Amino acid sequence: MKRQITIKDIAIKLGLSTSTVSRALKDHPDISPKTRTAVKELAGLLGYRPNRIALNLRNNSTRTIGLIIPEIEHYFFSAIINGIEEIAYKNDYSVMVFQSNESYKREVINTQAVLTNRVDGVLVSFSKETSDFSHFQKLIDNEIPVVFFDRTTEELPADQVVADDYQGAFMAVNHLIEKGCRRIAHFAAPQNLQIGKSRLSGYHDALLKHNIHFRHDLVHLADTYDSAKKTAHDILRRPEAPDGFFAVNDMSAIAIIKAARELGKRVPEDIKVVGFENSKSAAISEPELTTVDQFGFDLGREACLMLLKRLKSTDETDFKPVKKVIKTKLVVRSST
Amino acid sequence: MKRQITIKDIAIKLGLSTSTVSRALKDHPDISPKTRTAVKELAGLLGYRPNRIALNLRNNSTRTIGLIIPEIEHYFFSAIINGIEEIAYKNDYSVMVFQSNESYKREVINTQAVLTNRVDGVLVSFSKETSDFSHFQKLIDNEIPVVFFDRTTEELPADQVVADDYQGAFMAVNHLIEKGCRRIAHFAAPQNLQIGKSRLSGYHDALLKHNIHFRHDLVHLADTYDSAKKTAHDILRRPEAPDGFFAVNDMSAIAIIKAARELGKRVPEDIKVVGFENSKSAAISEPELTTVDQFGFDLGREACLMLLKRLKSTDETDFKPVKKVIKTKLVVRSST
DNA sequence: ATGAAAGCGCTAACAC
DNA sequence: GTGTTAGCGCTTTCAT
Repeated sequence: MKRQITIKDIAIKLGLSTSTVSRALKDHPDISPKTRTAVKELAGLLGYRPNRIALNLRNNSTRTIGLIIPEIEHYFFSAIINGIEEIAYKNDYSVMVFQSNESYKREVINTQAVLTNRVDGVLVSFSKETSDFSHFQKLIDNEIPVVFFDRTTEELPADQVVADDYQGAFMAVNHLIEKGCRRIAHFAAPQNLQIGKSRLSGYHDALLKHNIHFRHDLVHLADTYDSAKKTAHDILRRPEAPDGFFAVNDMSAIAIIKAARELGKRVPEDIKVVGFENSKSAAISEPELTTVDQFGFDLGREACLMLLKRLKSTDETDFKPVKKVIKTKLVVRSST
Repeated sequence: MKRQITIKDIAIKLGLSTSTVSRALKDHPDISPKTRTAVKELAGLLGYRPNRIALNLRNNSTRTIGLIIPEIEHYFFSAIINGIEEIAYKNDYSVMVFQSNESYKREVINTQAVLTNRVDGVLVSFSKETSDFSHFQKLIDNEIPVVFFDRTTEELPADQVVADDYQGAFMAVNHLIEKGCRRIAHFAAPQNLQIGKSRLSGYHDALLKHNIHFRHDLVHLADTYDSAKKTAHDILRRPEAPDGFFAVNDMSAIAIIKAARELGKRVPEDIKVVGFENSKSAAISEPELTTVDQFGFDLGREACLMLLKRLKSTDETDFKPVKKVIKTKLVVRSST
């Protein structure tokens, strides 16, 4: 990078001291209008831009947010990043992105990276592998505000923002039942994730409400396209195959539809399918997928807003973690 | 953030000077093994981590890459970010993400933001609106290495990495012709984008090769789902409707399939469709979409590698911009 | 083998 | 109204 114009350059050219220039630049009341305009004019002319790094060092703040996320390529997460970036942009913060790639080990390294980069705060959705949270505890120990989103834990004293997973799952399964399904399978996320538990629990309670017996053999761990496709193939061939499916995300749901089609079953006539996410793929699948909208963009916005709030409030006395729940919404399309 | 352990803390506790501690920490040969171990031990014990910000100021480098991108939510771009982050991670760089949201104005602000943040280099794919490049020229004037990817320009002296758009388009259209199509429509990207031009040109030349007359009325600007759906509806109702479509991206292609279905036309029997991107949606659409794989992940990797190369080479004398082309590949599925 | 001092760019308490 | 000075954390000449 080219040598940048500094406050000192301006000071010398104007025969002033650096402090005067500094003050003039930030409209300090003590400075005479004359010098102020002179300084600002020259600064503009020379294309002066304050050196953020120097400011960072001085203020011990970087106006940067660290984001640790499992996979950027997943639609839901990219929608969240979009929301985060939107809020950060409006508040003049920058966002540093770190992917864990669903690896616990890499996630630990990511937490070190955000520490090294001295970000002001961190937004986290942890990996599927993560069940030990000490690396995040270390961030908190360093008094770096952390906000968890989507994949969160109650084990740490940190803010969190989640979709209303339980309610979403309940609505989804309730909808299937009202559409006539009685043997409803659930393709679940790992149970170490709170979202996995909550959605299972919503599924369970919706069955209960309608006096449908909960059967363990109808619940399967299958939260990717490939695993869901395989599992769907297996259980759709059983004599008493399910007539309804509630999948933990859209890709799993679409995999079920694909499997059904390959086995000559019609959707929604023979089986009905509901997803969770409301991704772009849901809208273009055939038939179009009924799904629970998770409002990833809003979730990202909200998470970022909560973090910024923490960054503003300096009083770290009696910290009370806040949990924000984003309402979900059932989007009914033609797969049910 | 909590007060961090500094080199000074260690120095005081050990009765040494900061310079000695600094040297010990980086295995300077002058330092006696005794003090070296003592320093390192205490550093480990206290959880010392070098203050990157101080280093940044001193070295005038941040080990950070700025990324300016139209839309994170678009699958192709998220795949690219994935590739970029991968390479950055391996080389101990961090990535700051800025979205232009396809807005020229915001993109200009983004370039100011990367300047302010003193990133070491910048990766750019510019917005659809952008036709003036002076904001990027300003980066180059500041001797900040810039690598353009996907949406690039020849107007600036900068490296670029692009997919082989011409070849991909040519293959796609050639494939349609070999499958029997004769009236092939092209849903194009804006022509201020090089990719728009190249893909149109590949389309044109494939027709030429087979002695099919190029007709302007078969080329439409339609690079989003909604615009493509609308346009497809219009032209599929014409008396001499096209029998083949080459769309500039997958979402447009899928919109065409949807429109055809709504009009009672069968794909691929009545019309055939090829997209460009090979997104996840392409694999799950019905029928599954034939498309040109753009290898976004590799493109991102390559762009980042090129940038890192520039960051290493200090000799800025006789700078020769390099253009790297990523081969594309036709992925044949059931929409053709 | 170790220490003192300067400096990266900026700000703010303290002079005058 | 403006200048002097110290300091943010670190490295690196230059001494000793």
